[in-house]
Order: sequence, then C-alpha cells, then structure tokens
Amino acid sequence: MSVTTVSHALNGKGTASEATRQRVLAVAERLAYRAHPMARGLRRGRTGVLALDMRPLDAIGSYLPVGVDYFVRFAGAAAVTALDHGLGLMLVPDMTRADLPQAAHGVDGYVVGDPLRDDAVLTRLLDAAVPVVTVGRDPGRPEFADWVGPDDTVETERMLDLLASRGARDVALLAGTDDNAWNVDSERAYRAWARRRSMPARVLHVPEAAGEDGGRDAARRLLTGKRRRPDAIYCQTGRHAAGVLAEARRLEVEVPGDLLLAAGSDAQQTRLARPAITALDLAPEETARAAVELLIARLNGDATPGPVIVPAQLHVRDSTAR
Amino acid sequence: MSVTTVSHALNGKGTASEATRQRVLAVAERLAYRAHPMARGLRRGRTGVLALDMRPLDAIGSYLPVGVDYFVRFAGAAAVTALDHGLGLMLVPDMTRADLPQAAHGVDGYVVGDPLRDDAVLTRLLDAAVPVVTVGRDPGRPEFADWVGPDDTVETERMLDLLASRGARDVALLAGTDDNAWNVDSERAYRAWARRRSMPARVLHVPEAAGEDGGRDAARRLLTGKRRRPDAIYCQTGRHAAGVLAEARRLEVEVPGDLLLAAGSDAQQTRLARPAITALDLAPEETARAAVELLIARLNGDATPGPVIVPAQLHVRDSTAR
DNA sequence: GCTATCGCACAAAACGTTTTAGTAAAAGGT
DNA sequence: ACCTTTTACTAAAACGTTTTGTGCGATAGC
Repeated sequence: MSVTTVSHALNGKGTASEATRQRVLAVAERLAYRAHPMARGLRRGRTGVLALDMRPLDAIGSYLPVGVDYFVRFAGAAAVTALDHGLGLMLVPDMTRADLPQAAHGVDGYVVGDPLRDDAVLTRLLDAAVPVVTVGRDPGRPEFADWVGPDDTVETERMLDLLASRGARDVALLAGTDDNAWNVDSERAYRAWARRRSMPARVLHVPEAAGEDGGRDAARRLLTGKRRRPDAIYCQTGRHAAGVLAEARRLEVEVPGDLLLAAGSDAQQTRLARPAITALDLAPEETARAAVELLIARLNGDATPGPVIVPAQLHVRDSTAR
Repeated sequence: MSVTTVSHALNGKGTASEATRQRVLAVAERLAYRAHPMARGLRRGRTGVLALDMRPLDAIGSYLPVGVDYFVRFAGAAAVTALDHGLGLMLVPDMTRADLPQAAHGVDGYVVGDPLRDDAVLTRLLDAAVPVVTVGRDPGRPEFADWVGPDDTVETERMLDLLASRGARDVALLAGTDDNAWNVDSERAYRAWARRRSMPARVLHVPEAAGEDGGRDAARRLLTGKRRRPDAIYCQTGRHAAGVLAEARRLEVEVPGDLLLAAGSDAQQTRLARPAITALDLAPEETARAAVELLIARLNGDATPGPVIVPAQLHVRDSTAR
C-alpha cells in the first residue's frame, strides 16, 4: 500500500475504496499513528498554532492593562477555543523583541491585545501579511475591522446612566493614560454624556501602571481640592477604583453614602473590596472565544463580519447602592 | 552561491571563508530573511516550542490549585524564559483530551503543573518518551527527579515555627483534597511537627474547588465545635484562608487577637484581606524559570541535577501579629 | 614533480507529509 | 467490439531547510 493511499485515507481526500480506507484507519489506530506536525505543516503551509500577544507579559505583577485575572481568563479561554478547533495557542511575550523565537514566525495567525494608536506590533504583522485579530480597535486605524471587543461608548453610557439613576449629579472620570481605544472611546463617551446633561466634565488621567496608589492620589485631588467634590467617580480600571475607595475611607468620605464609585473593568480588587465596587465585566472568556474564532474564519478565507462586539456585563454592587 | 553555503553561513556550521559568510549575513539582513521554522524543524527534529500544561485551564475561575495570579505569573515568566532561549511556549489546556491539536504532539518538551499521584498526563508523556519537567513531584513516582518546586517540608515547618513564635500552641491545618505532593508533604510535615511538640494534630480537608466558601465552612467547624478552639489555623490555599478570615469575623473571633491565621500560598485574597494574611509566596516566576531551564537542559542532553528546589518567600502580615 | 593535505564551495540526500498527475483495470455506452 | 468514463490505486514532485559527502584548486611535504 502506498503512502499516497494512506494519506488519502486519513484525510478523506482521494478516491479510495471503503475497504482500504477502513483498513488504513484500523492500522493507524492500532499504531497510534499521528502525522508528523511539522512535515504536514511544511507541506500545507499551516502550523496549526495561533499566537497570543498581550502586551508586557514580562512586566506582569507590576503592570497589566486590565488586570491579572482578565489575562488568565482570556488566555485560558483562548487556548481552549483554539483546542476546540484543533489548534494550539502560543504565548508571545513581546513581539517587538528582535530575537523573537523562530516559532513565533511560523504561527498561522495572531491575536493582539489592546493595541495602542498605530500599534507597532500590528504594523509589523500587517506588513508581513500575517492574519491578525485585535482585542479592541486600533484608534489610529479606523479602516482595520478585524477586532473584537465591547462597544465602549455604549458601556460607558450604561454605567453613567446607572450612576445618574442612583442620584449622581456630578460624575468625575478617572481614565488611564494608554492611547488605546478603551481609554479614548470611553472618555469621548463620557464627555458627550456630560454635555447632554449640561454636567461639567472632569477627567483625570492616571497611568495604568500606577495601580492603587495612582487611584489614591487622584482621589485625594478630587475629594480635597478647592473645586466642589464630585458625588460619583467612575474609574476605568478596577485597581484605580480600589485606590480611590481606600483614600475615600481615609478621608472619611462614605461610599456609597457621600460618593458613588464604579469601575470600567472587573477585577479581584473590585469584587473583594468592602464595600464591593460596581464594575463592568468585560467578559474575557467571550471575547477570547470570539477573537480566536474570528481569526480562524479569517484563516479559512471566510467572509469576515467586520468587528465583533462583545457586550460587557454590569455587576451592580454596594459601592453604588442608594 | 549555493543554498548549502548560505545555510552554513547563517548557522556558523561549515567551512566558509569569512568573506562569503559576511556577504551572506549582509544580504540576509537586508532581506529580513528568516529560515522557515517548519522546514528547519522538520530537518532538525525540533519544533522550537515548549508546552505548558497546567491543569484544567477551561475551569479557570472556578478552580485552580494555587490561584489565578499564580498561573499568570508562572505562565508569563515561563513564556519569557522560553523566549530568552529562542523558544516559544504553547498553552495546552487539557492533555487528556483525545482530540489534542496536532501541534501539541510536535512540541519539544512539556512542563506539567502539580501532578497528581501517578499522574495520567505524566504517564502519557513519559510513555511517549517526550521530555517533561513537572512543578512539584509526583507523589506516586519517587524515582522521577525532573521536577522543580519548593521543599514543602521545610516551608511548612518554617510557617509553623513562625506561628509558634507568635504564641500559637494549638495549630490546625486546613489542607486541600488533591492528591499532589504539596498537600501530601505539607500534611506529613505538619503531623511530624505536631508530634515533636506533643501537640495534637488536627487536619481538615477541604476541596480546592470549594474556595472561600470551603474555608468558611471549615472555620465554622473549627471555631464553634465542641473541641477546644485552636489558637491558629494554617490554610494551604489563600482562598481557604480568606474564607476562614471572613467566618472568624462573623463569629467575632479576633484575628490575630484570638486566632492567628496563615496561608501556604500567596494570592490576591491574602494580600487584600483585612487584616492582610501572612502567606508563603511560592515564587512562581522563579519556579517557572527553573522549570523551563531544566527542561531545556534536558533537551540539550545536559546532565540534569535532579530536582531543583526553589525556596518560597515568607510574607509576614497582620494576621499573625502578636 | 608527484602526492597528501587543506580550504572552500556545492550537489544531492534526507526530513515526513500532501498534492498533482498520472496508469492500469473495470464498468458503461453505442 | 471499440471508445469513453469511472474506479482504485500509485509514482513522483513539492514544501524549505540541514547535513553528508564530493570535487577541485591551491598549498605544503618530500
């Protein structure tokens, strides 16, 4: 029996008789035979591996855009989804490094997390004609539609409406400094919302990396400054929110009594804080699944349906109780 | 110029004159040429990819042996270490699945997290003669020496000594139910320590998956049972400890006044709890680095130095203040 | 001046598949 | 009975490297 026949039988490709096909399958099963992945890859031009590049993985602990548990939930779900499609998922810590492992060039496609404006990694991949899907759009690339994520405008409005419905009349925004769609679109939505309600907009920018300390500093400025104290603070990140809460307590500003508090992304900090902090759960599992599936669709040449919007889930907690 | 010469020049293998070598390198640089990873892999028999299998990744959030942030820090550090050696790191959610991606068979070696006794995944890999390193030993395989992790006996004693030095005379142990080395060795160390001090051993087993609720239940039993209330509780997992703390507060048992509390693994729960909980930081980054490097040594045929012991770091916090 | 030795470059084989282009034999149509 | 189509299988090419072995001119040794 020729190798061709075997290959055909195993892949269901050629015109083999049912008898031979079964015979091949039986023997393959018995020998626990598996096609050598690299030989197959070489021929087919496919590795069977996707890459996940969520920024500074080497800086974990000190800095992560949307928190530690977001990453785990995302990476886990992405790996499982890839597995469901017979693919592997490779972690690429830092695409910008020159000495990228050989393997990083051999993957079939990339999922890139939270691109910055005109993101360098994205540029590199697009130039190399590598299929790529991002989580959140690149603010500098409006024409790039292969992204997955929440509709930041809608979600921001939803949260602001909640705060308003709980009595907030003067909401301050505590945003990050990264130039990504999340920050940009959320701030724009906030300003538009404020304008519609003739509410003066007040935005503070705190580096994501500043974490809880950054939140504390910002809270001090907002709560003790000369200007009238806001009756609600909306923080983009959960860690900033936790910092704000700690500082409010220190200043004896009651949450939620004197101040409503909410976060734009859920994290352990928001869940474990007392009072627990109302937050948007950005649905990392859903997002990861959608991203991997969009990427696979792209690989298969399926017509891609532009961006995939994954709705966030609003967890209303004690920090916004009436 | 022949392909042979180019290959030799790029890999520094053959006998090429310095002149040609430089010429090849220059052109390769200009064209941004990179050897096709799969073709290279096919020939060399190496993929350039390592696999990381830390149990049920699909169950993340609901269950993880040592917590969410342990996983991130471990995976991140492992990926970076692999990168430093020019290798990629693939996430394998579940080795026991039959439909494992092709790619999972093509990797050069495996890092397997916290094996259970006579671990099925480990058996499978060893049978297939795939190089593998585990995090923590397999309790059913004393002869298997390619593992990396803490010396659970030493660390347990260190923690118990701390509790004793802070006045504890009756320490209860709250262990997990997974049959892995961490649980097994810690419990054995605890019992030996108790015997040496003529202290009655009291061990409760709570499923890792039970999380904080499991900790609460156990605390209720320990603190309200007929038997004399212990003056210290040592929990293996941070989440159990957080549950114990919450229940103690509910029962108006003061921590650390009436009860000392410590955890065998650090987590956000232990850091964020009030009072913050004394815990062992199992040094995921160090461990990951050591595991990847041991695996690479194995791949290169270096004489492996048996298990690599990575000391934990003891974070003394308010839950064990005098 | 003849033969080893050496330095340099290259042709060809090998890695293990998939795919293309066939070739016989059997079946079908007139 | 002849031509065409279908069926069942296979030889060979291709994928892009690395490695092995070979060739050839130059230098060195005697």
